Amino acid sequence: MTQTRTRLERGRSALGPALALVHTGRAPTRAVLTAELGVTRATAGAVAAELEALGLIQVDSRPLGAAGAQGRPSHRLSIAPHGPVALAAQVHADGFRAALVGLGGQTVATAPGCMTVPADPAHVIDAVVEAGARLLRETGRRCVGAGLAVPSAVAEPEGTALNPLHIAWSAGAPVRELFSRSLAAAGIRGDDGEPVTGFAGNDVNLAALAEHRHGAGGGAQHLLCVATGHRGVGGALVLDGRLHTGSAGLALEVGHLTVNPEGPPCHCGSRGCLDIEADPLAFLAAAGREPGPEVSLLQQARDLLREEYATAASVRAATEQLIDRLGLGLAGLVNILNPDRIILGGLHRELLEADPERLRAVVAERSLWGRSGGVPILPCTLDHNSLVGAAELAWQPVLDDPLAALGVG
Amino acid sequence: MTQTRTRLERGRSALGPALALVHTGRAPTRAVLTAELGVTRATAGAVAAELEALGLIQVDSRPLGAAGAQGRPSHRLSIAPHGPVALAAQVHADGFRAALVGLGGQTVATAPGCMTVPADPAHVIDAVVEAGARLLRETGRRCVGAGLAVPSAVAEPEGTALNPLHIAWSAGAPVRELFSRSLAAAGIRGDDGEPVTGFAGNDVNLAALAEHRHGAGGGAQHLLCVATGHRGVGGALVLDGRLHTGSAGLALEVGHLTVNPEGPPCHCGSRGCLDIEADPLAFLAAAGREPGPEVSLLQQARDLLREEYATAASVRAATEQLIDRLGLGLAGLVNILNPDRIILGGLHRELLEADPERLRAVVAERSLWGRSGGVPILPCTLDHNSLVGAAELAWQPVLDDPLAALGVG
DNA sequence: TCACTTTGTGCCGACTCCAAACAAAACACG
DNA sequence: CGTGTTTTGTTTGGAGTCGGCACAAAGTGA
Repeated sequence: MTQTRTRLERGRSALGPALALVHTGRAPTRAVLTAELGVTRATAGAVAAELEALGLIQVDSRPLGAAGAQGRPSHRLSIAPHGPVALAAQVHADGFRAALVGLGGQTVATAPGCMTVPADPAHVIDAVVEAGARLLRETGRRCVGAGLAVPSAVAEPEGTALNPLHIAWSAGAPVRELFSRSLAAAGIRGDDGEPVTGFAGNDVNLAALAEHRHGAGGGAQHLLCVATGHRGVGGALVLDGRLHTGSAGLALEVGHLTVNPEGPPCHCGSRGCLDIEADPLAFLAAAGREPGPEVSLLQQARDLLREEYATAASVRAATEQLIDRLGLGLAGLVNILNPDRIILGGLHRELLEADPERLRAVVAERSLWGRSGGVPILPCTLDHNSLVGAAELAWQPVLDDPLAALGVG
Repeated sequence: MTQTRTRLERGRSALGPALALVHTGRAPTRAVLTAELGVTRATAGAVAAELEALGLIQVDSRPLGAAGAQGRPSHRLSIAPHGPVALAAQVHADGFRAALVGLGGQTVATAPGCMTVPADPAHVIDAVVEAGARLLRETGRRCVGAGLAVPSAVAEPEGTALNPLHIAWSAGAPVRELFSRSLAAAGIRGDDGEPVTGFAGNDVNLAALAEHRHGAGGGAQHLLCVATGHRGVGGALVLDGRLHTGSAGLALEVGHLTVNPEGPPCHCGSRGCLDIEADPLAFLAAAGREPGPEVSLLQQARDLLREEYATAASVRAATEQLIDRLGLGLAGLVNILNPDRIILGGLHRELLEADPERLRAVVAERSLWGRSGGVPILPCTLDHNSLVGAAELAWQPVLDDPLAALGVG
């Protein structure tokens, strides 16, 4: 028997960690890369040169603006301008979107968002992949992989959408398989000529991942993200740079935390769940408004909050009520997860911005032992963070082991 | 400037992973070690030889019972019989305990458990360290480190006891520092002549760690442990073999999950918290019994459950009520953490054994999307698992990098 | 006793990365 | 405008880990 092994696990050399540092903007120069990796200058130099040879990054020996510091200026590291991209796709309650996202979370090209309401998953996925394929043809970029964000928990390892409650799919739709098949059918191939791998994940999870790497979550070790899009509330946790999806992809289903024991019954059997107490529909109802059919619930709630918070007492009261409910839910999560940062998306972001002190006070009051109540709560900062997060899924193999993922060596 | 670095981080070579495999009983022979490590036989051989030279394991070329399988029998790997030990200490509501624990979670020696109620932390810790020091003198074993289990959340990185509610300590007691100082004063030193490092952790956390490595949690990737000792409910989560203590050591404070919206008010400000709905006192109260002062609450509840469950309707009703409350709490945790196994300790273990089906049914019913509700729920299996877990803390540096921890190379 | 299977061991080479010495590119100061 | 200082990049050598391979060893089964 030949004893061929993969040289332990450790994703060959420091190439992966180095690329991750450049990817997340934590290594602007080679000197910083050296320090962050904890290796010698010689090693960092070799690693940077290899990443440049792979077409992933660019090493500029001539910095533009003089740094002003003493000593020889360090070589500047940046994302290669015409390097490969990941195909990012998102399906949401109001339609779908596609984009090409390069390293560093840079959106290279975006397809005009389609606003048809999705019906059959296979149909929608084919359409969004087709939009992505068009972008690839137009830009002529190489593709390293593809990621899809869906408004549902995605079961691992099957890749099925378990609770696509807010789009018209049936539970258990095999979204990853549909996605992969669609990618192959569209002829989207990697450098090796094989169809690219397709990944799928929950939209809030992917938003959290994107914010951790390129947005408001940067540097957090234990990042909690809570967001509400159209209906219901989603959560996500990033631990040490990796998404915690639980053993079957079902973690952070935070919608059924009890935040109002006297509240209305929820379909889950309990009452006063976060899902029905702190989503856009709850906000409109608390403000005494009837939701209209013209634009999305999120948009209606957002407009109401922005335009009438300062003037209408009912809107202000509704805002405070939702903040209190959300705060209770966050406090419960803080007691269980003890994150060092919380970021909020969707309508929750607007609620935070409307009255940051109130929300922080509620969380601090209901968190145990004060200290953990002082966790920073910040708004999400990226546009289309789910889309960027979908691309992160596709980039992950490259970040783990660039040589293997790009089919070299 | 000299560029001395520590050869990246990766805890030099496969020594650590190999020791961890033997430690957790997953590598009974060198052939299995080879397969589990994913290295060649040559490498596994070298690694096993080095661990033997370090005095940690034993490699037997002559297996006792013939395996009956074909081919050359593999060398048997076992824990070195007279190898070093960790000093394990525990303080709980009824007193304290000390023991010496070797690799593999084997308790080598135990001090007779003292039953005085602890008052001043420094006093108690000095006493338990003295008991451990006596064991070390009597057995003549080398000591690799020391761990202390306390019935309180332990804040990281300070090592202070944040909520020692059920022993008479004041909040914020610097237990790790007291422990380390006591160890130094007792003259407990490692091979290098320096005083051994002292670690401290929450007792339920440490119990979970011990069960994961040597008990009912073996092989679980995402292990949730919930237990009640005397008052209140504790939780712990082991992710990929590592304790998840959150960013400040405050994770899994599960006692204030709402499990009975109409329940009595809790000191935390909410009502119907798990802490006051599913601990031994709640059980006694639900059964209509007055707690007596003679033995611990846990013991009283345990005795009542064991002796009268079959005969007294009130005890059966109380059991069912607590199971339902506990089940609700577990279901909430399952939705947030999505573990692949749950283990229960203390009175919760007895509740599980009284009516396993009822508990599993409640959890499954209240867990979302069925699948995650099917998570196995098992009783803890180790005696004194907090004590063994405390030893795990002390062993961890050795498991991470045997050479560095033992001061070789 | 002779295949056959599985495991242990020795040797070589590939690969990664540290260490040290030297070269290069900026600034500060005279 | 040179010279020293500081910081960084580069080259070379070597240590250490581990895969690949060939062969030896220790069992089973005929």
